[in-house]
Amino acid sequence: MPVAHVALPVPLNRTFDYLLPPGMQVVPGCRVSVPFGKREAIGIVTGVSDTSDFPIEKLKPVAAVLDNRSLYTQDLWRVLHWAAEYYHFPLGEVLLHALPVLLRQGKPAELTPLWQWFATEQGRATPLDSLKRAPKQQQAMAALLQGKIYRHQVSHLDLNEAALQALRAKSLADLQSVAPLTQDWRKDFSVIGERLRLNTEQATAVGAIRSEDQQFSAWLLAGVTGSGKTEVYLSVLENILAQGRQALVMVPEIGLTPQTIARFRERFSAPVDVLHSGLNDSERLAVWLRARNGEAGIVIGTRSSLFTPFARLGVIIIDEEHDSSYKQQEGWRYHARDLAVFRAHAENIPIIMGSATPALETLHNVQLGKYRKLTLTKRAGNAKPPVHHLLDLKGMPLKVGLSQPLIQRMQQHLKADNQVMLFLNRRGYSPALLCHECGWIAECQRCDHYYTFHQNHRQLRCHHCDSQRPVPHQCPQCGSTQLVSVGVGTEQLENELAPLFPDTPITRIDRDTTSRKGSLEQHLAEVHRGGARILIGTQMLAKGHHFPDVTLVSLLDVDGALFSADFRSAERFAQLYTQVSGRAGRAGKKGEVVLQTHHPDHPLLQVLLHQGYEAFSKQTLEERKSVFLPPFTSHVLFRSEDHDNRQSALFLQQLRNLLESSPLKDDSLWILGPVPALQAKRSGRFRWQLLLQHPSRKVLQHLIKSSMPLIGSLPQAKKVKWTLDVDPIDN
DNA sequence: AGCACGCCGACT
DNA sequence: GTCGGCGTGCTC
Repeated sequence: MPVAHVALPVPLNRTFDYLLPPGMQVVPGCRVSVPFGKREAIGIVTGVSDTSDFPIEKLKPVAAVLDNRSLYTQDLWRVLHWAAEYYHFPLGEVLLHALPVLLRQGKPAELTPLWQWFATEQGRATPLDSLKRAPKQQQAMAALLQGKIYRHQVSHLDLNEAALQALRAKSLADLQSVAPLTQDWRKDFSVIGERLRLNTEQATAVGAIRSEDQQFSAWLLAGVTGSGKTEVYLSVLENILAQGRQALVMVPEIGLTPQTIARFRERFSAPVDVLHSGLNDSERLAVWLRARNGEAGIVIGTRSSLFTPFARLGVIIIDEEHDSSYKQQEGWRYHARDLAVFRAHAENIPIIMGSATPALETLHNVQLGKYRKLTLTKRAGNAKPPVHHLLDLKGMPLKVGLSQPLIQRMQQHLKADNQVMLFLNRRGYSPALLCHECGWIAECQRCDHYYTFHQNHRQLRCHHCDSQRPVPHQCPQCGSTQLVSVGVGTEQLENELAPLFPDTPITRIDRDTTSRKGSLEQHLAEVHRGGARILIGTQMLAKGHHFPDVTLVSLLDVDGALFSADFRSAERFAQLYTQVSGRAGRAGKKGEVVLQTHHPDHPLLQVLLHQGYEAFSKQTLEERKSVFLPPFTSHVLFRSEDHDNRQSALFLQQLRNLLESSPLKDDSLWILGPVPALQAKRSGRFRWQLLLQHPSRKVLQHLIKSSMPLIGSLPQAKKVKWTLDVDPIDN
């Protein structure tokens, strides 16, 4: 009897074999329901053969076949198999993760019929007056006489189901199912909105991409804020849609605003489907099906929209490609941008990555010739560049991290009825230690790495070599006792700012205050209304929103970014600075950007301010190269956590020993740690990490792949919770 | 991951 | 005497 190999959503890196009873047909990529232990599970068939490595008499039969064809397009099938290997994540979990929730649960891969209410003939013949004594029913009946009503819209129309059911009981109304409207948008595709005139740079970019839109090509569209990247996207999309092909447009979590969506919808007659957080499971499935059937022209979505199947995908666009929300930060830690490039390659279509502040990884790929760069430098309109001031903090009295000159400037801007924005870009918990008099920074002599200040232990720790030393009382350079840890949290800032600015409404926008659905929108609306005068935020406040009344922007913790143990924080700071300066004081008002620092002459800061992001990124890339950091090396980060601190660290130590004795290990492999995680203790669990670094991605991948079974059988592996992060972005 | 089995503490 | 705590082991 034939044997089906089935990938199941369990953290086990293998497939399970099942007998295929006579008459049961499966193809790779279809779902099956199978007995698994004491339960039923939904799995994906990866192949069929006549043999099994498992004793054939012990095999159980497949319970049911749920699909008669693969749920994955060929390119997705390849992407997901590659990704399971690359991220060392079980294939079954990867394959099921890529499906809409309803399909994971075993629901059929077809549109759920829509139901609508309509007035029966009897209902039409009955005068409304006869329902006088049931106002709700009368109201519902009146609405039905105007036209049919979809069931899911009943509540939106201020009607209720009970009233309609009552009408049904009286045979005045009834329900009917309707087949969803499917028409081929390709037949009468047209541009309905107004095309903007492209400038020379835009036209060049569009021309370059169009000339190669029949094959794989990877483009970095590097355009300063306001240079019209979206218009380039739209021009390219027009061409693709006119060929009858579809498009995937990916945006950061925060970029999915009604304005963005409207811009795509208004331009083309082709349907634009949006995958946003407000959709329920059946709406998500509907978009998935529409894309697969070719009914959707454009699909816009965040990270996970990458897994949408398309009948005829013609281009992938990734807006704000540097944005960290493209990296999944739990479970399967994939990077949607990197997978998208792989997918475009597998589909043999172009991919466009747009950003005003490209990721260093992306710029490196341009240098390697893997991506080609198209640049937009011209700003539309008459936006004036803001003035920037470097405020030297050395020896200055500070209140909640704010210097007196800054506070004065804030008061001036507030008095002029403008808004003020304060940024704290680093959410790290353990900042560096710095001398407030001379700017000296505690540094580990052995590693040339900044010490991380651990408040709760009153200790300095090197996150490279885990050496520790007590906090000095005096600055070794100038003898001052004014040693301060750089960086305040946004929450603390908000609390302590209030008494300094009485009667000034303050709003804080960061992950903590906007985690609830729709609360970001609420906050932003309040800012636009002018309800808040001082805005405190992290990077997310800078993205894509412009507030015409914000005339003063200040980056409070420049030093925290320049001297962080996290080597990426300077890059993030530069991106933040570039974005906020692109937005401060539009709409004719002069903008000011104030940077507070103890190191106004820091070379990276000087390059960034005077030569811009591109020069900054070039220089930073050089530095990364000289100290063997990504993108010139590859990183894999192991994390462990446990209630028992010793167990947690012990596991990673065992892991380290194991890797060091591997025959695949070579001299280029660096193993750093185990060291305590940046947030060393979270909800009672002690967290440690172990970083692997190697110049060759391939070598590192093979080393880990060959070690995975051994890691699983380490004595501590079952005791502590551990995870693995390929290409981590927060180490 | 689930789910069961299994062996030790405080309760109707 | 049982209910249930979570350690350990298995899933074709």
